[in-house]
Amino acid sequence: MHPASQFPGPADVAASASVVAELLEVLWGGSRDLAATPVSVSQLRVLYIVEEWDGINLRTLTERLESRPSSVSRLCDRLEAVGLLQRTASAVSRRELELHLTPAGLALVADIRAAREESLARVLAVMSGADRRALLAGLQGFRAASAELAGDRAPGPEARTA
Amino acid sequence: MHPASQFPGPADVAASASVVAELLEVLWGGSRDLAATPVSVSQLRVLYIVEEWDGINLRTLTERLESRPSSVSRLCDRLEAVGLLQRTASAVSRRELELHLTPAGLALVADIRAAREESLARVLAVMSGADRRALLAGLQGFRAASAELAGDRAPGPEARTA
DNA sequence: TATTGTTATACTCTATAACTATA
DNA sequence: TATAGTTATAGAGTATAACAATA
Repeated sequence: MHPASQFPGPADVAASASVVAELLEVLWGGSRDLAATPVSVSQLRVLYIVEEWDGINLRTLTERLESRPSSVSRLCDRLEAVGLLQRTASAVSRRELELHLTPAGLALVADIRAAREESLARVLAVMSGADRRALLAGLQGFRAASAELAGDRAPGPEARTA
Repeated sequence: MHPASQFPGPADVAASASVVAELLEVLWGGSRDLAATPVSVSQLRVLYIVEEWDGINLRTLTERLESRPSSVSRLCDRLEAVGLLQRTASAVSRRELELHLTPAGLALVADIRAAREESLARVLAVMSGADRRALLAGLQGFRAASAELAGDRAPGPEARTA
């Protein structure tokens, strides 16, 4: 902690955030078969991104996942087979495709998000109101900062409303 | 937001926390081959848990991962083969084993943690000092609340110092 | 008999490489 | 020729089931 400052430095907060992130990674990082969710962690990452960037093509999705086209193509195969995702022809280029979540896919992401928010809320309910208020303010600041940095290096298509 | 209250409710904060958690899941959820870390997400979950609960047996580790013994046994095979983990005979029961991180395993977890804290710090550096202070207070409250709930239902072995 | 851990088998996820179709 | 996407193949991760060893 910067002793001469009224405020904690980035590294101080990062250490604390890292511990919480690891908690969530262990808690939510399990595979599909045992978790309440009917999709794997990999499939869920696809759903999150396609939800945010509706109509994204496979190449761009691959970049955001930091994966490879063949892996993502197979992931899309399975998501399409179970009716969560849809491939459609691109309007601009006949060699590209557009990826969209189906209504079932949108509903599943909403369900998973709701279940996770509920598990978070159980912890948050134990906290004091002041701590909750501080956490909310801090998280909102983090989101804004993250968006600012992302916007700097990737103007890209429009971001989602959230 | 509870309009009649000075403080946000658990659900309000959960919604914001969920968005940030999804950001980190997409950012850090990639596989081993392309990420900077030489271990997969699954292997990293093992390392986190064994770091925290040194000497844990395979059965308990399996429960914490919400996985199955056969899967965890294979994971340990590979972690042991690359020298990050060690199986030793249990002192109390000859059908159990104790899992320990090797010095290399401990060093790897520390390296990954440091790299992730650095990537978090890049975002945190963009935030105002007041927002950082709020986030730190909120995260500390969250950790305390999480530990309190976990302690209620799982006394178990001693928790780590962090 | 119940518990701990491993092995056998099958399916998913991942990557590299080779391929088709389009620009 | 370069780019978008798919298919072939191999290794990692996962689960169910069957197994050996111990309590």
